[in-house]
Amino acid sequence: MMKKASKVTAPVRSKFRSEPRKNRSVSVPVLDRHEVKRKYDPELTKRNIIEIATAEFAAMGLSGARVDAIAERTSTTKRMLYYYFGSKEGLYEAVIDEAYGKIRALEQALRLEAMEPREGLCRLVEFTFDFHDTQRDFVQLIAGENISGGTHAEHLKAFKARNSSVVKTISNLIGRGIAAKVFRDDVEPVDLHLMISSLCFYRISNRHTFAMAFGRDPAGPRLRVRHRAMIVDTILRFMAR
Amino acid sequence: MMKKASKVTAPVRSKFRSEPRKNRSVSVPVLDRHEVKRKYDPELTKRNIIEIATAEFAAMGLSGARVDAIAERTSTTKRMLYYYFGSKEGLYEAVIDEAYGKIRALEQALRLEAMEPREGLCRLVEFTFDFHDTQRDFVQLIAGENISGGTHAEHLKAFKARNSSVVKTISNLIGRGIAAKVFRDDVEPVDLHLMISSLCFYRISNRHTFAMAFGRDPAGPRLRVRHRAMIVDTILRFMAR
Amino acid sequence: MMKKASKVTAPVRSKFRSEPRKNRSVSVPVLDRHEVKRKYDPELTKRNIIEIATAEFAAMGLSGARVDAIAERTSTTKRMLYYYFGSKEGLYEAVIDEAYGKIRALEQALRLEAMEPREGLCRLVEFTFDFHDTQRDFVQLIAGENISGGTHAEHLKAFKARNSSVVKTISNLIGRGIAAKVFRDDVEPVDLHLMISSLCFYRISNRHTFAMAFGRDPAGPRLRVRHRAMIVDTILRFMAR
Amino acid sequence: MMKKASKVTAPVRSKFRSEPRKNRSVSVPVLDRHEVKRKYDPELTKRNIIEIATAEFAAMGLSGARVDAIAERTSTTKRMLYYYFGSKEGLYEAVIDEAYGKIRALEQALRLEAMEPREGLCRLVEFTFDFHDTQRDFVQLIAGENISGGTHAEHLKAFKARNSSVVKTISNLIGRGIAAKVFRDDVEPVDLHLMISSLCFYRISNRHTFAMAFGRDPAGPRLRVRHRAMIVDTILRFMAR
DNA sequence: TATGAATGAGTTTTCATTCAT
DNA sequence: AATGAATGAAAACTCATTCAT
Repeated sequence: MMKKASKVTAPVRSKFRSEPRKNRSVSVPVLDRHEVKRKYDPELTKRNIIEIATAEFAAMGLSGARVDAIAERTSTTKRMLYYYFGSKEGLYEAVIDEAYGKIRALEQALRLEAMEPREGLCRLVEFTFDFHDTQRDFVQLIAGENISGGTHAEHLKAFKARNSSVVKTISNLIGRGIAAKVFRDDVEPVDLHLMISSLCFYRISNRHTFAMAFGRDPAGPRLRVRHRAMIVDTILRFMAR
Repeated sequence: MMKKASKVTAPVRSKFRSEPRKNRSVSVPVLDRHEVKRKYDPELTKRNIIEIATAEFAAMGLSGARVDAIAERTSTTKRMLYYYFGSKEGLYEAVIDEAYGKIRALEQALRLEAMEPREGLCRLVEFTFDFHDTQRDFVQLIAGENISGGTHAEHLKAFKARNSSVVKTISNLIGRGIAAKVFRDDVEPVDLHLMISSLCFYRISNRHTFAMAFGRDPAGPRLRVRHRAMIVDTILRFMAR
Repeated sequence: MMKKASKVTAPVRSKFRSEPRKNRSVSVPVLDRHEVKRKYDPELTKRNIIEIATAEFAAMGLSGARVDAIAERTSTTKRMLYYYFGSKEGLYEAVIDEAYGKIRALEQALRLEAMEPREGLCRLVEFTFDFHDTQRDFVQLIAGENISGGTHAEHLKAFKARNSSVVKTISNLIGRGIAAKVFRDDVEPVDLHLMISSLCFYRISNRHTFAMAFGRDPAGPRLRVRHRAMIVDTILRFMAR
Repeated sequence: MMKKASKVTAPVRSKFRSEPRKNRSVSVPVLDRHEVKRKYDPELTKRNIIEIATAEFAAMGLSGARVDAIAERTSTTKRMLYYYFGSKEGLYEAVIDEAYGKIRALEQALRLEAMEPREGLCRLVEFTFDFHDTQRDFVQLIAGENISGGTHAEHLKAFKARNSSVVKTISNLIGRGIAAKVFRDDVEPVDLHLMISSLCFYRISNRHTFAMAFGRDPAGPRLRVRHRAMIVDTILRFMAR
């Protein structure tokens, strides 16, 4: 979340006031970054808003989230939120976009093509497991977006492009696995992805009702190791010839 | 769901009648009742409200749902909704309760204890698949409740008791399967339930973003048969010795 | 409104059911009366409603009181409340009427005309003090009625008649006191009554804010004896020549 | 009500406007302020709301008052009422707080410590009489709050501190009076305050039922002078050695 | 660029009262 | 005479968004 910040180089000038630009190297705790702090830093402000909004939307859903609540926890004001994102929905879409952006980068870095098929598949499942286990806001966000009927994700141009990469990766793994006679040949890449996602997503997304119903939090730390192994096992058994 | 008493054949007789003649032959699917429609029928009113509310809450989430919208589509007024359920949240909880009640009741009716272990497990997975595939309101409802942190399910005293039945059923299946040497012996019932649920739930709950990302609706009719078999296969392979 | 009911003699017969009239002499705790208990006893029902309503109106005021709350604590239902008293306001007026009725009877019983003037005045103050101290519902009811602008007391025909008796009593006391040269002769009876009432009423009616402001409940048991003496003293000093 | 801010000496210069000249000589009765009316003046808005609300709550009590009715007579909208006070109850508490603030502030301004004890006590009684006689909203407000059980005054943190001043003032008077051998020494300050309040409060608070019962309005202009003298007399006689 | 105040339209909830049995 | 269900009108409260400074 919150990469880039790109061109912080050009000094942002207020139209009417000439601010003595303070280049004090102040650490910005929340962002965990070391940048120059200017009086008005649009990029910083935007990132700050998105970060807070991510938490709120994840926790409350689109309709449950409160613009006031977000603004309050931000370092700016509600006005700025509208200034930058236009509306509550605009902000929400920015949040969704940001969230999907993060997983993409990480997935790419795995370099599964270089691995032996079974090992690659194993790694992919583990990564997916760990990502969902760690990025709970992401999980909740997607869950919420689906309740909204996915209408906002639709607006994001980058959305589709981003996801094709996973299918390609899986396709490559399966293809090599079939060739090596270690994988069955009747499974479609998208379906395999669906199964992996299902197993990694549900235990986080539905942890509350599940925990309540069965007295055991499936996303709690105690079960993580076992579940991780179990899910890897399930997928490998499923793909075995 | 619940389309109500339809054709009232017998004339409605008032004050002094000895017994409301039961129209036994009219099957009232959801309501499972065989009575003439009376003007004052609290049970009917309540069920009608819950039915409509289920759809609204499923589609919009707790905060997105509108009490007015529910009341409007009901055969009563908004006031009655408060009369019976106290508040929007009260109604929401009744809806959740009802939804869980339904799946567990149907599960019980499968009589899996009477089946051979593998066949029983197969049936359970198929039932779970079909239930989620059919009762999409249920899926959305649970997804939404988890976004709310499961706080409302928590209020339902019967919640835990209600759900314990599945675990018992699965436990019985596994036990017999181990004895018959057809199942592995290192899987916990709750974990098996988690996996089945994951696979059946996600393809419905996340269908929108999944369809968007991969151009293929995992909950569409075209994939249903294949996915059903695939999930059964996955679980059976997982449990095989 | 609606006191008396007089003829409770004729057995109340339900039109459709033949009740074996039970003439068991059951003691009716709340009413402190020993009457035959019939299945339907309008007088009893009415008294029960008034009793409960008195507490509610005293505690909440006219607008703050809830018809539902009253009905709930009654041994009958809301419908009966309307049956007997017509409306919330009708019930309220019945309650006010009842409350004033009580104090009248007690005052008359004092027979102050027979006492020596100073002693009589002393007794009157003590009685007034004790009455207010004991009948807090009465005090709250009057306080509330004044907030409503006294519009309901206005409707009660008995209202004015009842109160003239106090003035006569005080007039008689003062007259005899002047003749005996123990009271000053420039105080009007109504004014003396006003002062006595003020001192006895306020410590009850305003006890909450007073206690809060000064950390001392003026209506609490610890101060009662002292305040009683103090008020008697004040009035006697005031009337002394 | 609500002094403060009064005359802004240094000319406030708006960037773009030269300043609408201040009509200092225009008295704004209720607000007691002599400033230009700015579009955004939170203090003004708040005071305006409190002023209107005071009248409504006094006349109708907490539950009888209508938020809409208050908002309508305000120069703002209902929304602002919630913006500043959070809820009907919040506004009510602000009103109570304000009301108590006023009487205690005026009391302080009397500078009774500088007077001869008997004269001081006389002045205090006269002031208390006049305040209650004039500020009938205050009286009704307190009466109503007591019917509510004083629960809202309880929430006001400043409540107790605010009221302690009277007791100190009275204590000082009594102390000096005892030293000067003009007052008896067995009366507690709080009790004296209770008596003064009783006599000044009741004739206003209970004027409706009293007038109804005795055909004479104790708060009417005809009796004011006599009652004022009578109450002063009562208190002085009470405190005499 | 930034900010607290302001707003209108909508949403939930309450309440006295009446109806059907 | 008694009861629980039903109701419309009104009340309290909320929320995304815009305005004035």
